[in-house]
Order: sequence, then structure tokens, then C-alpha cells
Amino acid sequence: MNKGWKSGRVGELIASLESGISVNGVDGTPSNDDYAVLKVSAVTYGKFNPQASKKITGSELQRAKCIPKKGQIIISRSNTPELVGASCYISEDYPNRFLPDKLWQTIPHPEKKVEHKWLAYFLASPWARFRLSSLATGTSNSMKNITKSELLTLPVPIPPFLEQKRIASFLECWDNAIEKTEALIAAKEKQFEWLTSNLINRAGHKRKPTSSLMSEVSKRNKNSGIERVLSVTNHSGFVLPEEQFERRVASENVSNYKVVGKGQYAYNPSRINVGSIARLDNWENGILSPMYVVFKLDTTKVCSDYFLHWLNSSEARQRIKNSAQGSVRETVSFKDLGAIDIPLPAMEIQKGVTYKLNLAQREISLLNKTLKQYRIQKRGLMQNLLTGEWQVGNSHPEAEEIRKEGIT
DNA sequence: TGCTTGGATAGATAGTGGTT
DNA sequence: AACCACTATCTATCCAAGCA
Repeated sequence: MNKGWKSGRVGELIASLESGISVNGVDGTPSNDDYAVLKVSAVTYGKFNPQASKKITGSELQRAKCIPKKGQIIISRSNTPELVGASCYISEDYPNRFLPDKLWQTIPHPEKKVEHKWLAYFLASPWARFRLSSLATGTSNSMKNITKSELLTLPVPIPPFLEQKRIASFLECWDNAIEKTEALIAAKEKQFEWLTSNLINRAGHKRKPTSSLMSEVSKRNKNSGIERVLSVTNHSGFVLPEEQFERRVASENVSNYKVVGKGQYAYNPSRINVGSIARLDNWENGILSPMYVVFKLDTTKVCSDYFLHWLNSSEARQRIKNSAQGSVRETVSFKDLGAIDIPLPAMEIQKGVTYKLNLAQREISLLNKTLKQYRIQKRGLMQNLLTGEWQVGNSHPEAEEIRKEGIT
């Protein structure tokens, strides 16, 4: 262990750990001025959301204690397996919020100097998270609990106060980089929507019903030659059901299933209103439940990528949704879909639009990759810094270099 | 004895899909 | 159109042990 570091327990670093009251609360989102008790969901790793709370009244308000205050850490003692032990640093006072009995707050020690930001990072570190989640009891797979004594006796390598501050500010830099990247991605996504809208939907192109571009493909899996059963989900398009579910959910006999080939589109008529429609890109072929509609495009009239961009635009999604609402079961038949019209300029223009949109999309996916890298690197950094394997300081060129990368 | 605390569990709600 | 299967999330609520 590094010079000046001591091994200790979480309990030594704080005066006490207190939990709030057991209440029922009132449904409905409280305003910032209402007295309210936090929901357990207000705390996730590193993030505090005071909006996640319920209004309280009368007798409950009188019993209420434990107000989140600046400099404290709030910890989840009873939660789902993923979130049990989750904690966050409180950076301002919340005078009209109270803790429920399922959350703890740390009361800082009056004499000992401890940087609570550092402690919060420690509690959120991969190591501490792992320890806490393995200490959690509870046989049900939906709710786990941590006891007070287990948290208080959790071992922690304690650096000197100054080092605590350095570690905290270093990791804060990293968090900033992550936040900035997230914000940038959000902005780029907004821009992408705007671009789609302006290049396709509001560009004044002549519109044509999509039925003039699409033709249904109803090839059946006659001799059961294809075994790859696929589903179309609203968030990831084509997926293998076994990745989504434990078991394969298809029927025994798949000879009546519909065959879909690469580049073709498919949707489930009763799920399309929530966005379950996609183009098959990742596999050569696959089979789908007979209820699906499979279609292909006439690529002499429309560029497939252009069509896909249009299909993913908020305007097209809305129109599909509207067309579903007319029917009793909220389904969209192939005929219904064909009745929607698409702005369709000449092929050259379609290609130009597609080029621009693909470029913008690639930029977003690159930023997402970067973000993912940042998160992985932050995990590693936490591990190394909080255990004292690396020291933060001017003396450490490697750490300094990484810090610079994190900022830019 | 009555209140607090830790822990287990049921159930509401929402969502993903499917078959017949 | 009716119905089924399964997962995930969240939290109300109950119960027993601990404590003053």
C-alpha cells in the first residue's frame, strides 16, 4: 500500500449511518416545493434524482426526518440485485425531501477530515460494488438487502486527506468528459432528426404511396430448410429470440414460417405501432412467425437506405402509429402501410440525402464508441486509484497523461 | 410495551413476444 | 380476437427481532 495509506473500515470514516421513515406517500409527481419522500429509485450509481419521490402529508410529515444535505452520501440498502448498495454523492441541500426507510444517509464525522466525494467514488467502485452485492442477502431474485453492520465494516484503503481530494477531483474530470460526450451525442442525435426532417420530410419532395415501392414476399419455409428463427423488436430490430428469451419460443414445426432474406424488411402487424419494423442486415436469411409481414423494395425506384432513413424518421413513425389507431386491434396491414406516402425525389437526390444521413449516423456511432471506451477506462481508473495502485499527482506521468486525455 | 430496523414476499405495472 | 408465456422493475406490506 502507498505511503500514508491506511486500511480501515467504512464505519471509521463517518459519524453514523441513518435511515428514514417507513411511509406510504401519495401517488403523483410532487413539485419541487412539495414535501415528499424519496423513492428508492432516486438513487442509482453516482446519480441522484430528487424528482423520484412521493408526496407525504400530515402525520407522516411529522415523523419525517433525514433530509438529504450537501456533502452526504445516500446509499440504497434494499433494492434490486443490480442496485442494492448503489450510492450517490449529494451536492446540494434538499430541504423538502425526506429519506424512506430503504435509504441510508451518511452523517459526516465532526472531527475527522474525510472527503465524502472520494468516499462516494469508493462506494461506487467496481470492487466495492462487487463486495456489497455479494454481501447482500435475500432469496428472492427481485429484492436484496444489505445490513448496516456489513456496510460499516466494509474494508477500505484510506489515503491521506489531500490524496482523497486529488482522487475525487481526478475522477470528477473523467465524469465531466463522460457527461460532455453524452451531451454531444444527444445534440448530434437531435441534429440528425432535424436533418432527416429537412432532407426528407420537409424538403418538398413529391410524395408517392409506399405501395408503389414495396412488394410483399410470402415465401414459406416449406422443407424447413432454414432454422434461424428471428424476431423483430422495437429497440434492436432483428434479433435471435434466444438472445431475448431463455428458450426458443417458436413452434415445433417451422415449415409454415415466412422466409426473410438479407435486405428485405419485416414487421409484426400488431407491434409495428410501437416501432417493430426493420431491415435484415446482420444475417443472410432467417424465418419469422407466420404473423409477420415480409416485403422487399423496388430498388430501381427507391434507394433502400433512403427508405430506411424515412422509415426511422419521427414523421413516418407517427404516421404508422396513426394508421394503427384506426383499427380495433391497432394493427397495420400491408395495405395500410402501403397507403402511407413517402417523399420521393429522383434517385440522384435520394442518394445524396442518404450519403449525408449515413455520414451523420456514423459520427454518432463513433461518439458512442468513444463514450463506451471512457466508461471502461473510468472503471479501470477507479480500481487503480481507489486501491492506491496508482497515485494521483504531478509525479505520475502515466496518470497525468490519462487525465489530459480525459479532459480533451 | 411500543417503536425502529432488517428482511422476505406478493403483487402491481409494464413490456417483450408468441399461438390458435 | 382471445389468450398464453415470460421477464423486468418497483414498492407496499407484512413479520420478527432488536432496542429503549
